[in-house]
Amino acid sequence: MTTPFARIAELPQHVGQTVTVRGWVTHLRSSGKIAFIVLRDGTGLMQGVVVKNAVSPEAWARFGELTQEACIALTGEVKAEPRSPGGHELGVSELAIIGPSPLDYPIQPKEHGIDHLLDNRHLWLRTPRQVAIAKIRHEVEQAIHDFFYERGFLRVDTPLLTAAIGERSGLFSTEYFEEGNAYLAQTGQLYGEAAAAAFGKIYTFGPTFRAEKSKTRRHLTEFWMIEPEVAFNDSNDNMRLQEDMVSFIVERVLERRMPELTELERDVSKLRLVVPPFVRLDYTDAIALVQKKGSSAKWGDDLGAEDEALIVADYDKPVFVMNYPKEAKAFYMKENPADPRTVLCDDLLAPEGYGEMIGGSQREDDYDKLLHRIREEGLPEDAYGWYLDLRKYGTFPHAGFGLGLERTIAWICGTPHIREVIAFPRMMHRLRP
RNA sequence: UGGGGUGUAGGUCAAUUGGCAGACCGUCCGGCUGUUAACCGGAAAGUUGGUGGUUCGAGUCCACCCGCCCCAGCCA
Repeated sequence: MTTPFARIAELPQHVGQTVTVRGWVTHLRSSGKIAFIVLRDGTGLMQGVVVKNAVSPEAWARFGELTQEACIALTGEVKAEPRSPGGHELGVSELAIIGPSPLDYPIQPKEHGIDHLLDNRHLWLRTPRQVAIAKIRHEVEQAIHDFFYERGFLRVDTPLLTAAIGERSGLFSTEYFEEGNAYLAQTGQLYGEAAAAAFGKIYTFGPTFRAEKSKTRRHLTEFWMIEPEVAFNDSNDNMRLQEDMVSFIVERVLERRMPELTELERDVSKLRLVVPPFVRLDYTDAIALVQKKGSSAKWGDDLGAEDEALIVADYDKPVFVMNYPKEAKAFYMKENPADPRTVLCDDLLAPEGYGEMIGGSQREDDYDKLLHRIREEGLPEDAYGWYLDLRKYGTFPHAGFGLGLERTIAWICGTPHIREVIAFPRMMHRLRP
């Protein structure tokens, strides 16, 4: 006789029926002749109740062999039970061990140090908090795809192996046949610009790599970036797209992932405030603001983490800081006609100290000005031939931005460090598991 | 790469400031028919990150090395 299998999330539909549930033991309690097994199957938590007199001696003996994280199958009648985690429990009639687990499982339902947890990241992922974060990440990713799909954007996948182009900071290199070195992509933007001329509105969604020796709660060496690029958008349009997108993501998570936000004990009242429009601070005004608050930053400097915190403290939503000095920003940003010392760009600073969530700009579309900037930066001109071609053959105003996925998720989840919001974080001193 | 901190049982941390290395959780053994990070009784568990030094004596002080954490720079 076989019984149907059920996932824990489906148990409400099976009340009164006998089913088999498979999963991993998260907790065991025994009172001599009655025992409780908390089971996790990825869809939820459930309690199995084993009464000695109600099962075979063999099944009762198998209960004695159970350990945390053993993979088992429990068969029994489903009933609603408020005392059970998840709200439903199984009156166990049969218990089978699918995969035993030895006694040295390294993660307890207690506090652990971060080093121990990261060494055991492959097992840490099983805990409720990590599951909640993963579900919110999934929701954010899906929201981004939906946002762009609904607005007629084409998704373009750009190469991860590239010749040396992109940002100025550290590159990871690898041998590439007869071509010498290839580098892991730091951005898909330049390819995105090429695609924008072909398809109009595009976005990229993929991993990027930075060999920066950064050890802060906001940095990973491998992180995911979403980079829209839109033909005929100017810098203002660009910021409008950013605030619409960020608000869309937050709204979606609030709408569909409240249980997970609750698991994380996130104060959602702050997230509910995130609706367009966001404040737009001119860089010059931002400098004046932080100076008034005691910062030593002066015009021409990039804003430090401390300065960003001073700015964000005045607002309960993300804040744009726009039109930075040319020297502080990348070569491809368009000169600001109103003030040629600056470029048409923006950083979107997340609230609550999560730092720069987005960097965006209108791109330089003048062939000569772009070439001049490439030379000024001492960049290898021949490597940018194809990029210059975009200004040679039908140049067009366009703008885009890069959203750091992990920073966005860390902010929404309220996690102290972004290493928790990616399944297997890559950092300066962390390459495994 | 700088500045600060830290490293003791499987995990999280103590050790009266240089004088017998301990607690809780977990694990093991025993008890308990409604538990909720169960509870009660008992037990096992240590090259105190490494190397050298000072000392009658070092977890503790000194030097160097290693690992990790936090902050900064760089960026998303």
